[in-house]
Amino acid sequence: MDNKIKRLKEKGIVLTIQRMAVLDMLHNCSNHPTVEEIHKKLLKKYPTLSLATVYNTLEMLKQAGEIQELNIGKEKRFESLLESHHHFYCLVCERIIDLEIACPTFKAGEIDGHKIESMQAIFYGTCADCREKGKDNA
Amino acid sequence: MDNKIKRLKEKGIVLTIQRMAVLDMLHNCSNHPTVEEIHKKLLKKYPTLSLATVYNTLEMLKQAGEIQELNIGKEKRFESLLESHHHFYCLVCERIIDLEIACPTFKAGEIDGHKIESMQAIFYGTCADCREKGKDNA
DNA sequence: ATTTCTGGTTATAATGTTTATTAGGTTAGA
DNA sequence: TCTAACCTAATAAACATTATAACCAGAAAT
Repeated sequence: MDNKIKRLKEKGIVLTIQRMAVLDMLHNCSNHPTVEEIHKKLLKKYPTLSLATVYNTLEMLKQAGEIQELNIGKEKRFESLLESHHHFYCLVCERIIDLEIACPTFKAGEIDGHKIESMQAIFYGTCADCREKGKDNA
Repeated sequence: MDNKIKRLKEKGIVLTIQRMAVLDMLHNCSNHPTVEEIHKKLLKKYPTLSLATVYNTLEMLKQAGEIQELNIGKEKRFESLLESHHHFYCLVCERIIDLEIACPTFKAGEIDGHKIESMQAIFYGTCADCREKGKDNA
């Protein structure tokens, strides 16, 4: 927890209350909230927090490598970056589920001469819960 | 080429000039154009083509499984669906490069009980050209 | 051939997300 | 304390996308 702060300070990033709030919220969050959801939730504790600040902070934390941005639906979603993992998007219930799988191409660090720095894989289909309930998409 | 038409007709989709134009354009297109780019290019040949029609047509073709939507930058991008492949996004020159790799998880068709219908993997990094030119992002 | 109906296209308005701007406030260092 | 740099808040603006309504074309039926 404090190594996050240390890392950011080393990058010359000023740690304001607003930034810490966003970072903490994402860290204690198991789902993948949109910007609007993050803002709405933090407003309860910090009623003056501006939406623009949330956007700025998320962009900065992303640049600093502390959080990850997901391009799944129309709205961008964010999550704290723990370790490399991927996502399953259920076409039925629209949930996003974390997947603990490894990609051999990513591990190689390179493909066709292109240097890989990060990757993001999204699987689409019907999640186990929806299959059980017979809501199969087929 | 005519099997595309046949497939769409079998799905009960009316093949208008506008829809054919979008489909043909994507088929003869090696890059991954945005909606705006598709519209602008087709306007040269069909000056009255509406942007809304392009949106509608792309959505329909996507539903019909004839084209694929990419969520890479801010704007959605589209490409004709040839075979399953993935993408490399160069953080330096912002190009999108097709990758001919296979994902073992996708091949399995299932992960953690979730049924996989499609997937999309995006690798981020520095492409071979930019590495050669010394524009490495590091 | 004319009418009617269905569905597509166009043009435009509306929505919603994201970015830019500006003014004011806060922090860190001299 | 003073200053400079930076952050925040509020608002406006830009941009992509969707919804709406009027118009039009082609097919089916009379």
